[in-house]
Amino acid sequence: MVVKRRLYCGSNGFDFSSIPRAPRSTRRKVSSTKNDDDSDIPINAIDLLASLAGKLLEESESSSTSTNAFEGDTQHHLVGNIKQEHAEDVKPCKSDLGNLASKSPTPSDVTSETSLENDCILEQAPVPDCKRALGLKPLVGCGNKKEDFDGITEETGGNIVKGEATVGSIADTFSLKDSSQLHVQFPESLHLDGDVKTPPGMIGVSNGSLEGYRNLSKLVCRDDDENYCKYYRSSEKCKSYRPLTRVGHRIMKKSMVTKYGRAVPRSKCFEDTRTDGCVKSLYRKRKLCRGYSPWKHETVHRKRRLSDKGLVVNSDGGLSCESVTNSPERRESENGVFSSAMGLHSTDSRVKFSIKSLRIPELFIEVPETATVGSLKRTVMEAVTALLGDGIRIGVLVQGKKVRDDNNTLSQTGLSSRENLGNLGFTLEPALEKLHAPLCSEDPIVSTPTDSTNLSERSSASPALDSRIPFHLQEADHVISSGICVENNQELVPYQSDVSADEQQPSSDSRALVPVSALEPEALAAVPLNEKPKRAELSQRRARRPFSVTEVEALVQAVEELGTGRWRDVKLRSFDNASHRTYVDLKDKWKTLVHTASISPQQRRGEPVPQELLDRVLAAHRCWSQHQLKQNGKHQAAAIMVGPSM
DNA sequence: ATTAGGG
DNA sequence: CCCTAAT
Repeated sequence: MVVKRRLYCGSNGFDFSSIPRAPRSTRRKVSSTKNDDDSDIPINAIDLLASLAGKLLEESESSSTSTNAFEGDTQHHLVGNIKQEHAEDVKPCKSDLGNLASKSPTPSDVTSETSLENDCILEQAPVPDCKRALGLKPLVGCGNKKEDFDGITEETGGNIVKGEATVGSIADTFSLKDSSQLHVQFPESLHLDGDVKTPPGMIGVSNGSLEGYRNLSKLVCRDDDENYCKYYRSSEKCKSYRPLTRVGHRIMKKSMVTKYGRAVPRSKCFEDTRTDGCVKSLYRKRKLCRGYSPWKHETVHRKRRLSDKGLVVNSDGGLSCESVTNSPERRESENGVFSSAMGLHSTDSRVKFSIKSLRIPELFIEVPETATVGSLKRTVMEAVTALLGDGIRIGVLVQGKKVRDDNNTLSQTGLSSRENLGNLGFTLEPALEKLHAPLCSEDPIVSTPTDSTNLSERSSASPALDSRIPFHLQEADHVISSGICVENNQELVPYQSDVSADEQQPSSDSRALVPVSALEPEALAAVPLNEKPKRAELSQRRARRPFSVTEVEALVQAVEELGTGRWRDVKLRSFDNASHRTYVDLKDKWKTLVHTASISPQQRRGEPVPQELLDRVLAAHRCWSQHQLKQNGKHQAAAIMVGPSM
């Protein structure tokens, strides 16, 4: 029997939902969907292998599963009694809460509950006064400052920069929303005389600017080709026992199932396999396109994907360092999926230049031959946006050399005179740096996954390693999964306009799908990162928006006061103005904060969170989980007492 | 719609 | 940040 909530507060309509419920840990957890997998019995040797591989993977992935002490017990009893308990839970703490309520009535508390009687207000507040226990000091000035929460980079409309410009500021200037039409202006540094000292090793190539640069490129590429060949050979080996098509699909399915240890609805996948070649479901789930997950350092484990029907397309990797030309008209066609060309000119006191396009770093795409051109487009789109969403940086190249010191002025970097402007280039790089050598050349490249041997086996064991692989799939067979791959790239006609047809022409010849050759700058510009219509179709992943320290502070404070089970309140209270932060985000952030706080500082990454905050996180976490524990005890006790009799 | 938890 | 189950 469920007691009506309202009974406890008379008829004033107080909502007890604001009181933390029994933690989920006491609720029975459904053991995922493993059964599905188990029922999947292999029917032949190949399948057996695939299945075995899948199993192994699953095991390795789920080996760390822990069991909650409270799991699987009295859920059913609780259902009927939890609510009844709220009244009791709360009362013992009234005295404490008196302090709390009077000390710092939260906005939400007050505004939403003002009309309530005192009792209700008190009961609505969190039970223990963790605030006091934590020695809280009210924070001034943190919280709902909208400026703090609005992503500056993303909101920046124009890309005009004025004032003192350093190399770093150039890079920061770019918003990738419209990367193809960036117009940047920089004041030319004062030292135009040329007596500016150039940091050693920073710029430096001879005057044959592009010459030196190209040589470098070729070198890199050659190296890359060699690597490639290695993989290619092994691909031949694979061919000998390459499974049949049907099996290929099966393997695909398997990989989907094991990615998160969660079963993708089989029927659905199968349907998609037959129609859209799994592309739809795969990319809807974003399983193939994502090489890693920045939140969990996940690595794509798909060792057994040997889909012979798959067409692998990848642009050359890494850094685009398109030669800069002074003629904006010159548009170079590239082998890569995206090309970059840049026009540049200088006038008066400023350095003005426009970037026609930027080449996007490594991109791995796989679609079956049966995929439509449309789906390929969508796939590429998905890949690109995922890449951008995962964070990308701008690199600055002068005479083909990367400028690392962000604090140098342009003139110090060698960009003070007109002649030198022609040597300026930009690159897009994965935010998490991985690629060491710039890969850029006029020649088609198939970039190889770096050291596929160390990767992907133990993603959790070596997160630092894995997470650095930004976007490519870290398997050799991703590269070689079709010898086609090479050929495609090699034969890439730079400018293949006939690919532009939107029609759904299932081409039997994979070469007809030749990797995009030229998504022209316009095409790239047309890629509507903000447009919803297409976005809905693609089920875009939200852009990653790291929490600022200010936000963290606000979050910490809110949790300290409200506890860890009231994310909606936390949101309302401290992030009401941050529309991009959902309560789930806050909860997730708290989760990571707790994790961050409990690991050594050396292992932390990203914007460092002040230790003081992390300490508070830990303290609050302890306090509230302890509180939760007590609650559990009560609930269980109550369940035992009331449950059997009912 | 919220919350909890796993990926 | 995503997804799902359970409320």
